[in-house]
Amino acid sequence: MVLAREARTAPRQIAEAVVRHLDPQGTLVERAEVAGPGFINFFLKEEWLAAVLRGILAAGPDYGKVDVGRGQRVLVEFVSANPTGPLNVVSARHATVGDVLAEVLEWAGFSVDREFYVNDAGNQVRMLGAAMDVRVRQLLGEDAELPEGAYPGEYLIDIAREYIAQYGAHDRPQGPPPWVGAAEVQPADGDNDDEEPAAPSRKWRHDPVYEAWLDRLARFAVERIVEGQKAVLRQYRVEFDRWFHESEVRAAGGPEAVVERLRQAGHAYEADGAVWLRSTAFGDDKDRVLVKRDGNFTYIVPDVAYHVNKFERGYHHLINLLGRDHYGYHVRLKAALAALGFNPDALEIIYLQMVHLVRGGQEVRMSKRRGEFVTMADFLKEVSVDAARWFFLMRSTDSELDFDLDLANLQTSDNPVYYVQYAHARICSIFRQAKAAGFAVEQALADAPLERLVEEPERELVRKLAEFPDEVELAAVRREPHRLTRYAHEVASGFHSFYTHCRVLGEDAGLSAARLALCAATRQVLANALAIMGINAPEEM
RNA sequence: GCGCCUAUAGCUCAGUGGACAGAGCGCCGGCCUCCGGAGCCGGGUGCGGAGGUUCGAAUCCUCCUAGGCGCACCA
Repeated sequence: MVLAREARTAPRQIAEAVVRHLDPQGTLVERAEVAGPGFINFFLKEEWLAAVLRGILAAGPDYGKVDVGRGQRVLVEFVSANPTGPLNVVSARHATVGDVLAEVLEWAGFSVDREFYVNDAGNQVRMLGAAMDVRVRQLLGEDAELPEGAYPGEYLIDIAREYIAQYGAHDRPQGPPPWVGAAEVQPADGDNDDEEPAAPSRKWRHDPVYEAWLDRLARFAVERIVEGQKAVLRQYRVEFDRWFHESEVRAAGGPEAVVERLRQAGHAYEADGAVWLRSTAFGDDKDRVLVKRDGNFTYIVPDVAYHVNKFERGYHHLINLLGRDHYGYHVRLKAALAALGFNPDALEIIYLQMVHLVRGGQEVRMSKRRGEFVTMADFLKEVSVDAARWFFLMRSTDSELDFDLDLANLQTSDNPVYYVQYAHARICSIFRQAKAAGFAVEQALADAPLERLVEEPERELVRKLAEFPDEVELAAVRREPHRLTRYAHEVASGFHSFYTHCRVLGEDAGLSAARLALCAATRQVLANALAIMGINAPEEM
């Protein structure tokens, strides 16, 4: 049909010509027929079903792996939450999608690393130090108030207490903190609940001694907070190959080098006391500041340096998962990389939509500004890792996600993750029964007369199992890990249907063996799919 | 104002040029002498609107409508 125009021939005629010239000898194709407006239907030989099952059983835990990646090195950067507080539920969605995307890319033949970027430098760390200072002084019985824009979260009180316990507070400067008496600064925008604290810190008094103290406090807090983030992610079964610190990039002079290279290349210029990137030359709708009037780098500079570092480490392709609230950032980042001579197409940004928690049909309100948000740790006290991973994976990345806490905790078939796990457990149970009945399972699987699987539910299930490698490839290539939940559910559904219609263990030993082989293949596919998703495949429930 | 995302069944969502548009939930009705009923089977309504491209459009293009997000010398 695609050729019809070019060949100036009716689609059906082309199809008929193709079919006439097909030689199915020695293939699994029985015959081919022209259908409809010009489709060609291939009818597969009965042997195909048996070949699929034998292939699955032979490949075992490797069934589903494909090699579209051909070993290309890919770096997936995800979560990368600020080291200024514990991870929240939004990070949990990022952790799930990033981890499973990385895993499915591995299955598709890419060589993948997972990385977490820790923004442990710059203004926000200074604000963290300020909040720590206030908490320390409050713990020592002084009157102290958080400066404008500081992190209000109470988690810092515990960390401040730890700091005092470990180091005391003797090296604390005696004078007033640099923000006291500084000019009042209006909050950036009073009505947005979710925005990060404002950053009026350049209005602070110059006080190097106090700044050094704030820096000590901030470093201590960052270390504790990052340890906490690592711990909860480990509990969530996400392991990063590397935690890359912004301070590493800065210590190596990365930001300075980036600005210098951009100047050399003629893509940076000075205006209004700042240094600008001519990003409009690379598709951005305005030029962007690189070095602020106060001499500090904007966020993008160390980040560009970090990405240069990624390329220098030999990755062919970079994938970053960002929150929807960072939308548009990729234009700037790609512009800067292109200005430095890198291929901007080697960087791919995926934006994840919002998460809403729903309990009892009501949305759970979360606000960063008021320090009210559901931490990932608290969240995992309510929801199992298996359920959480499934639910966060269920939706496509560009769709908002309502996480129904009540449904995720249900242990019934209403809950899709249980439905799938139940199918796996049920198959395991059949094998326990078979062994108890004295069935020589290994032998039966090896010699099973697979041609006896002729019932429609049996054949339908085999066809579904055969799709798994394609599903892996599509999930990887299209960056759609959510396909895996749908596919696993379909396999489970196909199995339950087969199970209800076909008795596995019976008096006909040959038929039983063939059906056991189908069960074994199904169990393998479910286990492999769940393994990619990082979800347990229980033998009993 | 500019840019991006979303709009598909009562609800939540799949479906990125092909055959009658799918699943889960909800609703109605069936199925347990037997391998785990945490299961199975049946029942019906839909592509936000208008144009266009194409042999063929939920899918691509244009405009419109509605919702969300972004447009910092914040990170």
